[in-house]
Amino acid sequence: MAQDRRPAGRSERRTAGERKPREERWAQLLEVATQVFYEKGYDGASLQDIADRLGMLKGSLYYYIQSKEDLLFEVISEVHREGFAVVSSAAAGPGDPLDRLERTIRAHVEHACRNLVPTAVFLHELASLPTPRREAILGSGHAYQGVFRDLVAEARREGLVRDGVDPRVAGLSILGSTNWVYRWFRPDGPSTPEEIGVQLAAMAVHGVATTEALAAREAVVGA
Amino acid sequence: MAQDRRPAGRSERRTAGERKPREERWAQLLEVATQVFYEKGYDGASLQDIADRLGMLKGSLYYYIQSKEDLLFEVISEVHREGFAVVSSAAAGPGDPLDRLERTIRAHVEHACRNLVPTAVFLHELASLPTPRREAILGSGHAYQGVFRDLVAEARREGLVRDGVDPRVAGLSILGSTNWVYRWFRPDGPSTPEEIGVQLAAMAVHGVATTEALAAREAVVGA
DNA sequence: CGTCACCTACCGACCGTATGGTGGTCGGAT
DNA sequence: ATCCGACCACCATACGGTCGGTAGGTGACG
Repeated sequence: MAQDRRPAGRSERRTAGERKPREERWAQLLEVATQVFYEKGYDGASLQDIADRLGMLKGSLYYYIQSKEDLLFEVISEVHREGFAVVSSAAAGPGDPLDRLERTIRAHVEHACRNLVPTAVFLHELASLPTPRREAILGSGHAYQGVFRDLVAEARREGLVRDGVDPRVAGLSILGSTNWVYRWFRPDGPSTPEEIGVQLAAMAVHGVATTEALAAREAVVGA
Repeated sequence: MAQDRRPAGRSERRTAGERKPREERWAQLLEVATQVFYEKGYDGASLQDIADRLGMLKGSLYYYIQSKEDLLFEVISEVHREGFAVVSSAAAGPGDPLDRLERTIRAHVEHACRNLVPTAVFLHELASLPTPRREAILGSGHAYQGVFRDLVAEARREGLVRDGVDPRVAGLSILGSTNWVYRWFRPDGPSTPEEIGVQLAAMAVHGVATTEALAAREAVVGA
């Protein structure tokens, strides 16, 4: 478990062991855990890895947590809360449903790009949580995907969306194209988060809207 | 490792041990491994799990494989080969670029829905392979995403796609919305693979095409 | 002003278990 | 007589988790 097995020099402390106040360490722990889960996956990550990066011993982690799973829960919980807040506040703002959809997608994408690592952990390791805790985070109604579906449905009721577009499938399509960014976005890549947000939002809106609704939007922009 | 620790009754063989020809067992092994990787993830799955479902002992697996990682490689390799064949043959067919894009998306979605479990393993566990083997599968050009990007780019050159649409981002958007189905499609759900394919393809085409190109398509369908 | 109790943040040794992997063996079909 | 397909016993290692310490700080009390 430790390969440098010191011969128990009782009166010698670990050099790396900085003593920090609880709150600060807790934040650091969450950050490190997120990074390690990102790099190795939940099952592949060991508490040893995490402790090492904190300059701690594995056992000391249990001063802060009850179990490894708790740690994942905490990490994912935080990411989801934040992301959901961003999306649902964007969706709740002013404008017609298509405007709001466009703005929500942009907000979602930008947020995901700027929080790549936590987002990736959320999307990738959510399945590693046992069902009850997973649903405690998502809400049993899968609130996240509901936002997009509802926006499309509302737009459809106002005649802004083509017949034959199923709001549920459309919402999932949008969620797919936007969530996928965590797989390919690179901060040093050719596109900024804003550019990507604009592109994906435009494609989504064009994807569902009627020709008339699109023409009306053009007219407003042009004015 | 085994909780029913038989007291080493030397002359008693395991009853479950069906003896099967190599090829048949190998196929079975791939199938079972895929299923187990799907349920528990690569790191979470143990060779014990897999052996149990085959009615074998863990050690006996090594008659077929060299290592656990080999098994994942084999599984993922096969899925990718098949999926890529489907997609690239659909993309190569007749028609203008938008027709081909539409057909390719439908083919991709239908194939993913009908091969949910292998597809999920491919998308979820690809990252568990070490870089060289991963690239051996994808091809260093990420051929899969290239198909969609190239179709969009070709359509753009023919003026069928709106200005301002970046083929790269558009391709990734399409790949995202279509790959995402592995997360929500259920065979007993409200939509068939065909319906979903049609929907996603329609949204993608409308998402990138010019109004004129769309009108032209309508005219053809109406004729 | 000292000292004594008490808390915090962490150490370090250890446990039980499961894992990936090895190697020798052996019955049965060809 | 051979070889295939599988058994079985067995490593070494690494993991999540537990537990009894313990140095440094804080504050109350004499």
